Amino acid sequence: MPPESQKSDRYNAREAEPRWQKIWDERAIFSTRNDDPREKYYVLEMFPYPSGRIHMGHVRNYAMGDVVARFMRARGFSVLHPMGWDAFGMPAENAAMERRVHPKTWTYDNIAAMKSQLKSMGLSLDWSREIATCDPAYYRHQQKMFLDFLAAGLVERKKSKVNWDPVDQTVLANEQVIEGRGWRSGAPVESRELTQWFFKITAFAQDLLDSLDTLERWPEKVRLMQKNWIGRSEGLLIRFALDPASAPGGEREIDVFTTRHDTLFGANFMAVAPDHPLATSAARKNPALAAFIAECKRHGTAQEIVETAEKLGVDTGIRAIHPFDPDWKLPVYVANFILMEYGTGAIFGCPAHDQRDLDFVNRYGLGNVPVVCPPGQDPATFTITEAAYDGPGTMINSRFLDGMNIEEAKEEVARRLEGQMRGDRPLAQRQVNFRLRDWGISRQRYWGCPIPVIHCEACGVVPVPESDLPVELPEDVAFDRPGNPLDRHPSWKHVPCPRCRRPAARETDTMDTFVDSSWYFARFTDPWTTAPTDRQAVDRWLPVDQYIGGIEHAILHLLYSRFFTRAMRATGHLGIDEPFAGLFTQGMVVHETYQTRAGTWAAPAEVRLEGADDSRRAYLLSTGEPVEIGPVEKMSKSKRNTVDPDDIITTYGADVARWFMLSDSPPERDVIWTEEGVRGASRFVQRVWRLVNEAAPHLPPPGAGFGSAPAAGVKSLRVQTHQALADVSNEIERLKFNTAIAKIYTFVNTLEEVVHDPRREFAGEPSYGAAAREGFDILAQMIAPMMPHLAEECWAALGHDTLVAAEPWPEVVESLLQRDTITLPVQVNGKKRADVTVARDAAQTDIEAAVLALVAVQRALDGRKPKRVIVVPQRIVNVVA
RNA sequence: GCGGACGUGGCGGAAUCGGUAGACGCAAGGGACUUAAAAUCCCUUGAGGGCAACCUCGUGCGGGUUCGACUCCCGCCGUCCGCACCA
Repeated sequence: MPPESQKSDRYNAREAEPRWQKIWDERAIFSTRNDDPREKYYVLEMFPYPSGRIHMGHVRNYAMGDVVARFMRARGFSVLHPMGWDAFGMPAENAAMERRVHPKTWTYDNIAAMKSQLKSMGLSLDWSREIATCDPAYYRHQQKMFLDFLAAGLVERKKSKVNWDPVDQTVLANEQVIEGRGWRSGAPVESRELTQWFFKITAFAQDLLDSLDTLERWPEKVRLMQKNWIGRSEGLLIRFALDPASAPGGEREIDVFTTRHDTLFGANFMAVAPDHPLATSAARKNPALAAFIAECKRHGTAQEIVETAEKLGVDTGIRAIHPFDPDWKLPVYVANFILMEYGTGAIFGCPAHDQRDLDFVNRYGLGNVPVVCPPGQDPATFTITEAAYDGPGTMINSRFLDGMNIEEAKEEVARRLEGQMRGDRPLAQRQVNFRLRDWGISRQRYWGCPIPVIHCEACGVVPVPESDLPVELPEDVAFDRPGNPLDRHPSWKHVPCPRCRRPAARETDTMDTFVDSSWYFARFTDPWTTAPTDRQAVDRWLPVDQYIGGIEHAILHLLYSRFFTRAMRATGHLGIDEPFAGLFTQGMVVHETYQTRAGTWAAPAEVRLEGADDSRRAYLLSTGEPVEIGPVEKMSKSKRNTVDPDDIITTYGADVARWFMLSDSPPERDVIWTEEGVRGASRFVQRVWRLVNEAAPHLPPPGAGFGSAPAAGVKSLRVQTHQALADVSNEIERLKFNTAIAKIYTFVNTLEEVVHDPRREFAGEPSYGAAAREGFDILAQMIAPMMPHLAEECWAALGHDTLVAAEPWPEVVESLLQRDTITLPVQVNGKKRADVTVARDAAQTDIEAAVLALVAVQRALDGRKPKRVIVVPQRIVNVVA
């Protein structure tokens, strides 16, 4: 019977996918042993927050990770590919308040739902290592490490100005304030003075900065963002003496940090932050100043205010003395643009070379003196009015510095002041300042990891003894009022002091949830061990070889994890420097938006599309009302432009969803989810399935030889097969999934030509059949990382009784890729005019002769004599006339 | 304001090192099969010219380096992202 009439059924993903998932599960082929002697490879995707359902962003993230995991497993590595849940956090408490469901119940229900969704994706995960950060079996170890960090001096309790989120009723870290608003609530944050627990991330500021250079497999962008966030600046700490007659509280001096000590002779005022001790002191006898300070504090740090606020200040009456001239007095202001958090909270103002200072003096008429003259400017006439000059130049109006460049002047000022003592300290010392602040981790929330300390009136802060760990969250809590339920629980916090046994109180703050995610990658290496980590396991698996997640964690999570790794190393919990050797930040999943005339948003599933290109129109399915097709934006609940992964998997199958996600855009860029694209992926699945079924009955059994006298066309087919294999392997290795898929498409086109070849050589000629068999086997193996279910189905249809998921990656036969002849493009004056086919090792002179003999070349030369012939071996020939 | 990335057909994009621009897919148009539709298969598809062989132009804009530039350099324009009173 001719193959055409063998009507093969359509591939039924809904039936096939669960079947293969069950088989993988039963044979436990994705569970990883710590004592596997093979070389390790640890691939990790950022674990999800159990919000309720997975979204397309998850599908994209985990599809990419699974390609890497399956590929590396086939390449013979012992692959660790675990999954867990970032399970503490605010939404659970919000659900508790809104729906009267316990955060724990809500969280575990969500985990169950999302786990089943992830399972339907057919990911090659080792579920035996699953962890949830809200499980006491996890957070007890976090409490242990907190105590270890505390003992090592890496944790500190201090009173500090903090970011207070009035909606979430909790403190936020600097990293969690985006444009002056809380990262979750979006509410403008307020400034509050509170006693808080801090991780001393600044202790590692220099190392965190320096080590960025070692992270060669991180995106340059992320490294740069972290570098800017850490914000190292080198400068000078200068002690300005105060005029004793003017200082209200008997203060002697004021410390100033500057990076522009070269401009010291351009100074004409000093300024301190509103919350600087000198400001507080001066305000005691100065009601106007006190009022100004109160006004500054009321405004806080909200972004809009900062951007539009004028530079305001009030003279304290205090006078500072210039370090190089005892007769030079500088007025000291309290100014709203000085931050207590940076440097010493005090500056000397040099208006000519700092825009903020210039704005300030222009408002108060203090004038300015330029001290750096730009190249080519006449020092006698150079003046500053509206724009400060911060470029290079020559020192002027600066006594002994005149004529130097900026660097020389800085050095001279530093040298002179360092050498001069007042009391037992020099007048200045070189200093490095960081923008990075310590990480405040106290949260006034219930659903987080309890901070394991006890407050005793007599003994102070007492760590919970290790034998009492974990400090577990009480379950009988109520969410009927705002605030922290732990704080008002009738009994939980009342415990005896571990030291003196008198009544004491537990700390009721919990840890920032970013603490939970700062070490989960280490826990995965041995989630069963009774210590936070097992040293053999972390030594074996860490660092993570390939970490994949969203760019939104470029600073927060990725910086915290780097800190945690250092703190864990300092306390002996692991021995590595950096947690993630390779980082890949994937793009978002975006979709066009649909808006009704009434201004409400319509979901893609509610919309019918008509027409193409410019004439595309959209209508509501329910009423037929036209809706406007809006811009392509990140899938979000608010714009309702989301597509539910469950719907896609039910309609098309997990393989189609995975394939489309990987095929349509470079992985680091946003991918636009389109119905056409998904259908294209679906069409490809059916096409492969049809082709395999058409060919399979005519193929020799697996492992058939090519014989001693292969038929015509065998070599050509094998060359294409192995070229495709080499290309796809290379592209997957570089995480270029979209081009890997393009190469697979090309190869499927080749196989289709073979099967549809009217001469049917592959069916009648054993050696050609063997080449076709090789091609189809390799095709099934190449699609397996992206479409694992279809690959198994094809593998079985091709007569194999093994699992493709457990097969080694096929070897490229390099000798096939060595061509005897090569075809070179031929240019005349840089324009392509012809091709020339020559022996691979042809001599340069022979190539030149062959090229010049070409008709197309002769015509292009049009009688001119070639001046030069450039032959780039294996690449191109260019005739210059 | 500071820092960074990116601009290629109708669309997503390809082009490891400076060497054939537009791979592969989507969309569109034409055709075959069908009573019809779906599915499938074949052809066309950067722009312009030519019956054709072919020719000219073409990677945001303007210059430059080079035998040769999407790629490197200089100057613009545009889009996106990060940081932002950091002394």
